[in-house]
Amino acid sequence: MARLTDVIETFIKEIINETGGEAEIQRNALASRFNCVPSQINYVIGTRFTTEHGYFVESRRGGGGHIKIKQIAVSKPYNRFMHLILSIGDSISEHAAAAHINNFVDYMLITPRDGMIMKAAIGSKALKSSNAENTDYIRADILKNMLMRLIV
Amino acid sequence: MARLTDVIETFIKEIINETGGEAEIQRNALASRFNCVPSQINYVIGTRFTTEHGYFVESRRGGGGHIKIKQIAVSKPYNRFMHLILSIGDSISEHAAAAHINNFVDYMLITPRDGMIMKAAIGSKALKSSNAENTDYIRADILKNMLMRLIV
DNA sequence: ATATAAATAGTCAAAGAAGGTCAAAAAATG
DNA sequence: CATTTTTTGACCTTCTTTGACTATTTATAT
Repeated sequence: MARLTDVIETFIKEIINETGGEAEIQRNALASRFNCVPSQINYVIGTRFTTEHGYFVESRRGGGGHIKIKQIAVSKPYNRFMHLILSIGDSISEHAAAAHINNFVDYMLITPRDGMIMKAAIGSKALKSSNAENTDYIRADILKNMLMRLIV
Repeated sequence: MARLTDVIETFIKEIINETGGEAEIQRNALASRFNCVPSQINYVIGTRFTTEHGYFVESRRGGGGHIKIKQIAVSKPYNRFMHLILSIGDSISEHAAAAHINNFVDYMLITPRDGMIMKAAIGSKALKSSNAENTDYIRADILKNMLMRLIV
């Protein structure tokens, strides 16, 4: 018997294909359509539509709320970009992060100005209030989020 | 399902654009136009036309009363950034930070692309590995560092 | 002038409408 | 049978809508 998670995953992917890259869903509506609890939708999104899978997710609560799942552009330059993003890993030092950013600039995937802003965001001064054990993890998240944002 | 709040927000912004910076509305008239209770207008103003969003609101009650929503005049980017940097304090919420960034974009002090990168850097997804008590502090540092970088 | 009515706008809290989190239970997998 | 993945549900947070009550200003009738 097909897993519900897979069914919902497929359903969302169909919407993404039909609309050319983006699905805007309502959690409760989708849950009742598939006869499951709402949090199952979160499970599907959390396991099948992650950054690693090439998706970017946004949401809003309250009346008229929704969840938007965007597929990252799959054109050639972005494949390479995505590859680099994935190579960053869960944790990264300031030095390594800056090297990556410089690299992106060199390959002209981002502008020098983008690079400046990004380096300011991941610098040790910016992260000084974090607990030392977390700093490199936070830095990796920030870096990936900034880069992802540019390709969705 | 479109939120009424967004519809009203857009309506007011159109007036502001048409008149070059100021909308003078009547609360009850607007409410009946959009078929809602008058206090909804206050809600829209209170959530979408705050100082942080770059607006200044005045009103009068009684016969011929009205609400005036003015767009705050812009000063030099350097001054705006510096002012914000100084006024941010040690800690800031994602909501407030994003409002400031959007404001800079609206006033063309930074590009939409810059804004996207910055919002990605201060978003809760980017800071999820931080300890909850620190998040707003880290966010403030990141924002200040990015802005500083642009004026130095 | 003064009191009263009418016309506005403001405040605040409750109800409603989403979505999020986390951990336990159940099912599938190897 | 141990481990991983999926399903479920209780509880939480955020945002919007609504309405009862309050405050202020102007108009009108003594």
